[in-house]
Amino acid sequence: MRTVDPARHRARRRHIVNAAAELFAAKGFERTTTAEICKAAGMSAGNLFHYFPNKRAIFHAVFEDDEPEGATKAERLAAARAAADPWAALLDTVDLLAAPAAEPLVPALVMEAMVQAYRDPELEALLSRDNDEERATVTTLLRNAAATGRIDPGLDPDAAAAWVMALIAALYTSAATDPSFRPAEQLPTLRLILHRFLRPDTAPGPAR
Amino acid sequence: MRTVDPARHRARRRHIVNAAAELFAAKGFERTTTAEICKAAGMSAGNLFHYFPNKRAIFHAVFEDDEPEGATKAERLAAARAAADPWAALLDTVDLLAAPAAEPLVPALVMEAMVQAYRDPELEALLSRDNDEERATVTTLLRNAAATGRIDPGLDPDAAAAWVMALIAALYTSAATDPSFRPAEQLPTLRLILHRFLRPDTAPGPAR
DNA sequence: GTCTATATCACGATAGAC
DNA sequence: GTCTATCGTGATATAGAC
Repeated sequence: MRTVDPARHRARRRHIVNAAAELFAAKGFERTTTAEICKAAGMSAGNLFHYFPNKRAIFHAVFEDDEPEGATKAERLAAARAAADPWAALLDTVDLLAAPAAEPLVPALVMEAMVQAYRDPELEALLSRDNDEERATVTTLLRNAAATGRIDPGLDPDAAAAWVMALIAALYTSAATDPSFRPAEQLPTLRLILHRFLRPDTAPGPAR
Repeated sequence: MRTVDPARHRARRRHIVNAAAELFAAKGFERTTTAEICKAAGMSAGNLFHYFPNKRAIFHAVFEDDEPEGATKAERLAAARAAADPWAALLDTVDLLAAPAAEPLVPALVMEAMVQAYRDPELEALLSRDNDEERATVTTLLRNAAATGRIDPGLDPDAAAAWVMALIAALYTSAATDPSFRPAEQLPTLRLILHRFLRPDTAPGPAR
């Protein structure tokens, strides 16, 4: 009896997911039809549904299948949490989290995922898992940096971390809604905002 | 012959729009059916389509019908542009643009509008019209404030305005995606970030 | 093939205009 | 008081997705 080749199976799934991701980014989840995905992936509906039970599962896979090889994001976050210089690690982490915003399809897909997560608890859990780890890492780094006097000790680490995450998210939403907004070019400004927001006043100036 | 009562017609449209807005916020545009809107508005399909040609027109109306009476947003923006103190006017404008984020349905509706605008040029034009005026106002205020030395002259007004708008937008996206995020409570932090980002260094501190 | 959603249609009731 | 456009209903043709 013929057995399934796991590697081939995974490659086939990725092929479908890549084709679908382009459509989801351009047209959104609901307006993308399974027929279009089949056509883009070059296969029949019967074959497509052999790899995924339904359309939603394909959409979920867009956000889970990423980066299985090489240094995973989770590992890099863990390394950042253990870094000797928390401020430098924070900047590295921001770069890490901001980098995908420069990829062509990602901002639109992220926007679509955010609205879909609203009514899809399974997707919500999937995204929260990632997001919670990211925010926890930022919170840890802020707390460590505050302990060494590298950021404003008056800031609440949890609240500040939420805003750091919001600023990174703004990179994605701006890229998705404003065609003239180039995330890669805006990264220095993002760093400047974070720097001025988080760093303690080095010398209090005159009033006003 | 019987004539149409414009006031009654407008009130009826608003009734439909209010019922539909709740559904659009909770379920999104595509997953909200016209039958549900009919039920929520307490009328038949035939009647509903007397007031709107199609479902999309109802969605558009959610974002145009607002605030016909009283001091309109456009007037308040124009007043801000002409204000004597551009920095104070900027803070007022930020409050004005951020305020709706505290209303229960608005963040979800804004998110939905952003993704729909992607493939609906008419909605895109509608939202851009508002957004362009807002950003232009912020740009003007930044330029005026820079001329009077109230903000960092090293910042490009256009780029800085884009980030001010992005920070305000972050209030909406955070509220929509994170249930623990309360826009009203986060407004002081938003002001703090803007303050530190935009204000000129009053006294350069030691390196590092 | 089955199912679901949109939008239309035919028709009834009503409320001014004259 | 009659007439006619408006307001409103419910059933269904039509299209399209899974």
